[in-house]
Amino acid sequence: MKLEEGKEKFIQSWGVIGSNWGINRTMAQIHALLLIAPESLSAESVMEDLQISRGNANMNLRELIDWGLVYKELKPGERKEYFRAEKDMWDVVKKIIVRRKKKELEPMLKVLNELDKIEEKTDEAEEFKKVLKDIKLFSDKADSTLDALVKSENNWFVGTFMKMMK
Amino acid sequence: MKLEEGKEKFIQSWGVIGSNWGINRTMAQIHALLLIAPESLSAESVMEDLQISRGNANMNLRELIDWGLVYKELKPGERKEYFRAEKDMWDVVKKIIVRRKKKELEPMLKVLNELDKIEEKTDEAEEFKKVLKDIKLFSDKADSTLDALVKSENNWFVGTFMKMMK
DNA sequence: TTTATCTTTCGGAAACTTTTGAAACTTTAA
DNA sequence: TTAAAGTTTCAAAAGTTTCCGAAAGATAAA
Repeated sequence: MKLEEGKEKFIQSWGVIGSNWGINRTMAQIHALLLIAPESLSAESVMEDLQISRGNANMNLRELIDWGLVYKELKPGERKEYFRAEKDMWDVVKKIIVRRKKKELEPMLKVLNELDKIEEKTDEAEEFKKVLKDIKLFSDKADSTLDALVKSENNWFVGTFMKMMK
Repeated sequence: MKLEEGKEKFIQSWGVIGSNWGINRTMAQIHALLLIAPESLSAESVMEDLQISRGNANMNLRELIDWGLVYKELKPGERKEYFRAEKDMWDVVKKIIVRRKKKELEPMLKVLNELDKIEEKTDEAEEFKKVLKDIKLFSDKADSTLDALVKSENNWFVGTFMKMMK
């Protein structure tokens, strides 16, 4: 496979994978494009490379910056803004985990905590509370595990694996 | 808070949370409804309780069965089919992990493996390959971690946590 | 200032997803 | 058989998300 072909494929696939992740396709494609770009790119180049509109490019670049996956960069003597992707994969992974946790786990914990306020003591109520408690058990554990993961060092997660592949 | 109110809220919230998880709202609501139902329910009751159409109920019940989160049940002497949710939360969590892994992780591994076939040896190609290798590192680790999790016992995951809350 | 260059916003179009409701199909038992 | 009871399918409607492109808003040099 040729390099250009590979890059093309990577960008397209990243878009598809992203949408399986609940991330919009364009955002994932821009991220892929910047990840493998040797230099930082202008909004203009992103638009051209991916054949998307100015508005779309702008919105998704901002979103990527908001996630902390992309940085704005200014070149001396130029008005134009350039964009560069964070290349430290451990950092990228952590930032994605933080986002997904916020979106997927935290609302759940919030609801479960509110539902703890049921006073009734009937069998049916106890049954219901048991379901809630079980769910809470796993959510809390997932929550703290992810927190630990995000705080930990790269090596703790990847472990010996890293050495094998480096 | 009253029991009925709590149940109502749980079902509604589960729907919202589900859609943050990329699971369709009705499917999540049916799951919630069955999780807290004292008895198994007919398609009819599900339709009435959630105010949804026959087609919608049927499709999403089938999907839940496909995920392994809900079982069909026949009552002796009755034609109607009844539906019951899997209540073992560890089992539920495992089944969801298996699904999400299939959808979110495996397509990624597939693409990365295909992209390994780039022969070029230029600096740019090496740069690209490094990005791929880094991503692969984390994906493989996540993949094997999730596999281990799914194979493991409840207690391994929840650990001492369990005892504290029981 | 004014002009040129670049960025952001926003209404509506297009694409995609979910839901409905009616019709077709299947099963059971009289 | 046939009719009653139940289940599944599917095309169209409703709802949601994403994207475009034009216009408005910034900012910096002339």
